[in-house]
Amino acid sequence: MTYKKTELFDKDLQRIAEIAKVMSHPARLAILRYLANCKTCISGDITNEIPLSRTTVSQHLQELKRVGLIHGEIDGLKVNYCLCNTCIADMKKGFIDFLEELSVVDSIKC
Amino acid sequence: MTYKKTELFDKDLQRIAEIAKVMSHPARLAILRYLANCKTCISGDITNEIPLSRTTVSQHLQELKRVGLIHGEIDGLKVNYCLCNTCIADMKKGFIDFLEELSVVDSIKC
DNA sequence: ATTTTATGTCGTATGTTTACGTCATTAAAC
DNA sequence: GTTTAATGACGTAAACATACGACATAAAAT
Repeated sequence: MTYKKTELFDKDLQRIAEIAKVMSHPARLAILRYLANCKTCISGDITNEIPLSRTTVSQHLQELKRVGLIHGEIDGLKVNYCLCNTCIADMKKGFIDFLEELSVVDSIKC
Repeated sequence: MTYKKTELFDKDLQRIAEIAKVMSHPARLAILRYLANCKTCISGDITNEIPLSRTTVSQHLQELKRVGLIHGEIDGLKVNYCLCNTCIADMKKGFIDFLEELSVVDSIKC
């Protein structure tokens, strides 16, 4: 494959799909939930909370960071992670708008 | 691996992750959007709407059907697909509840 | 009864994700 | 200055997803 097939679709669908993909693993959802609740969100704490190896958790954290849902701030040896509230708000809006679109139009019912 | 790691997480997170996974491909989102708008939602029409092979579209349709987001009703040679409005409503609620949970709690801001 | 049409199923190649051990780096503690 | 601790980067095996051609099936049209 020389180009990605996903690029053939509308930009807005691509963006929603990208965010959905990040949310498509329970470990990442658990990390988001934990970050929403904790005060001290050090990487090590997150690892203790998630039943996967440190390496795997780190990988999930990088993925969340990549799409902007969390931020990591280095503090000496440790790294403090936290939710990016504006990114989460954007994501929420994107999802809700799409789902509204699906329900508003009066399509054939089964 | 003898068991799936995803099973180690809360049931509610597993369900949200499953739905997010289904929404993680723009072709499936495009199918949902098309079904929301069309009156006649015959499989062939959907295939014409999506820039992928008939086989691949069929595969995406099966996936949407598997999680219950769409229904297919055989009508002679053709198959009429349509959105499952109750499933979509459930999905919407699941997502919104989770995303609310992320924003409501006052976590550390970056 | 053959042919055509609409659709699904199977096999399979290629690409992506998940999971984790090992190694590297750098700060802090001693 | 060594050692310990926290983290990220690298390599890689196994599982899973994507994409599609070829074949199968069964209704409809001829």
